[in-house]
Amino acid sequence: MTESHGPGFSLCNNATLRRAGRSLGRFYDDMLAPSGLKGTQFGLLFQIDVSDEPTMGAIAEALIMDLSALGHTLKPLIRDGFVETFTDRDDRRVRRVRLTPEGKVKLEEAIKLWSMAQQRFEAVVGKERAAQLRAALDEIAALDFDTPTAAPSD
Amino acid sequence: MTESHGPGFSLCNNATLRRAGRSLGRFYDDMLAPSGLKGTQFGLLFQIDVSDEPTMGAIAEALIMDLSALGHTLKPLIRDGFVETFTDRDDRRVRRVRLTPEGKVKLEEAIKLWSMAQQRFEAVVGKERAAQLRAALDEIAALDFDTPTAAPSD
DNA sequence: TCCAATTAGTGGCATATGCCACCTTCGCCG
DNA sequence: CGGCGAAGGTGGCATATGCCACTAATTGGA
Repeated sequence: MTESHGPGFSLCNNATLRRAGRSLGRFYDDMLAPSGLKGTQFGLLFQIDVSDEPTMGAIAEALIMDLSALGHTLKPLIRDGFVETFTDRDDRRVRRVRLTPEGKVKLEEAIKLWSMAQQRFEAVVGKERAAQLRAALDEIAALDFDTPTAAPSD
Repeated sequence: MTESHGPGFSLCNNATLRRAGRSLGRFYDDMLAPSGLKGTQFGLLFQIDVSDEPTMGAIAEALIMDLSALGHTLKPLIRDGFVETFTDRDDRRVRRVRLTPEGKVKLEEAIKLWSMAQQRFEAVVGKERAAQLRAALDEIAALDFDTPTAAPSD
């Protein structure tokens, strides 16, 4: 098996994960399309909704996402009026985020579509397997290789 | 526990996958950094290398990636002289891709770094589990929900 | 109290991806 | 053999993400 890299075969954990991500992402994007939201945007709105006026940093941490990337991703949602930010009362450095009323409506709408996607996915993969897979992915996401590329002497 | 969405908890298969992808992507990117390549670029060079002067479409299909996205992603690699494209002899519509000598050298270099990343990853996750996970992800990537959003009466 | 180090975000730049519109080439058919 | 629809890419536009440099606000000392 020195080679024979069949269609979409790779030993690279990262490449395999990204590949699956593109594939699944398209599916969720397609299913959410009627709402006008992308899968990532849906996920972001959801995360904001289940949190209590979270700070940018808190969201970024929860989603394991770069803070600036979060800022960028948030922009279209703010522009479209689904989300708004405001300065924290006690610490003026901090900006908190919340859904606007329209954002809540949009999220409700999207959740219906998302549920269908979930159902279809789990109908094929199996509820059990899906849960196991999510658990495995959460575990991987939580791993902390501190990338001592050179020599982490201390 | 109707809620209590702990840090990074989500029932959404897509969100969980993306989240893990960001996390793992950073790890691989960090490990590959000395080569100047990103994880995606490495994966792309690798795919091209193991194929025989593949067509754009073939690569896109193998990576389950949009053809135009592939074209965009290829640009920096072409610009940096690691990859080159050429028109197919028999079908002038088709463009094939191959690594340049510098591209091959760069890939060799990157493979060393990648191997370390793989090793570290599998040292933590386990070789077995990693393989199982890749298999599961490949399976998901291969799924074909044809997105009958409305009603696939037939 | 005032400055240094830290913390939280923002903006710029670059890559990663997708969709859609458009252009070329091919292959097929009358 | 001329035109039409299909196949294969490219370019434009928009979002997704990351890193780095920089700004603003806090916090801890001296």
